[in-house]
Amino acid sequence: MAKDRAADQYSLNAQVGFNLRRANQRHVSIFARHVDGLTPTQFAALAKLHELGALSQNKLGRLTAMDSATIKGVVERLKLRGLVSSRPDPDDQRLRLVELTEEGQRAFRGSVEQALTAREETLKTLSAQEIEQFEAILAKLV
Amino acid sequence: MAKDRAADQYSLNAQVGFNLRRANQRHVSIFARHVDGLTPTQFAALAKLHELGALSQNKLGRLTAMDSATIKGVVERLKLRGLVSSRPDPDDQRLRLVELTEEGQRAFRGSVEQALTAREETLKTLSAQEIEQFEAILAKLV
DNA sequence: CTCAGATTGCTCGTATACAAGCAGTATTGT
DNA sequence: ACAATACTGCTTGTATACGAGCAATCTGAG
Repeated sequence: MAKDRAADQYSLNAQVGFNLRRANQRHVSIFARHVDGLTPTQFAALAKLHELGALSQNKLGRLTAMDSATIKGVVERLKLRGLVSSRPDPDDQRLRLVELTEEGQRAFRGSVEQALTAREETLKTLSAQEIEQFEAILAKLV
Repeated sequence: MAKDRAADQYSLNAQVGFNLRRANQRHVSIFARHVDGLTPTQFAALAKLHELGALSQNKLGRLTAMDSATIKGVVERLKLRGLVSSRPDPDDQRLRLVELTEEGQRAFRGSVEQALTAREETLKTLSAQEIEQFEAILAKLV
């Protein structure tokens, strides 16, 4: 049966999906070692708020690729630590605008360099050309 | 201050780590649409057991890139559904050997084709050459 | 033989991640 | 003005994912 042949030849370690997951795991782990106190998602939220200013919670989630349940937890934890604050939008009663606090600004600025170092360590086994290819391919995939 | 310049120029969407996370999210979502009833990690566990036969739980975890807390939950759920079984290792009382049941064999064989379809959809925006590059780069990264 | 060190599987705590579904609010077409 | 639609933030349930630390077991050095 053809299905059995496909099954018997299947090699997990050659699968793109499996290696994509492992590459991501590795990067998250490297990020945690270099950036103290911020997970990649928390850092992403701070980065977007730094870039664009006050945003509604759901919009922040969309811009950082988190659904509403996920971004809620992330914002909650950042608020607990005083890195972001939120207030009602005067023009739309459904929205709560989330923005960086002074301390959140400082935390982000102090972490950017560490995040860039984490990026370098993640990519250190690749040549400059491979890094370029990788970035281009990832941009096509997302 | 140089730090502020780095912070102000930081663009989240150009970051490898961010796009790696998004690419993985996208693949997981495509996988879920095509492979019914199995998550990528559950499928990975079945694939390794199909490839290598009975394995201890921790060893299965290492081979599928899951730590002991994670693989425990995955094996538990697969056992609940009758896809794997476990028994004590006669030679080492610390170990519990995990292996595919008949039903687990069938589930894996029935899913391989779907998993390959998911892979194709994930990569469909790439040329053959880019897929080759991508696989080679991922192999270097993990 | 024995004990120090390693390994196994476990628990707990924390943090993503998504599906599904909720009530409240806003917008749009008629 | 109003009904249909869409969007906001929320909850619940399920599934990874990792660090830390535990008792039981095994192994190897002396």
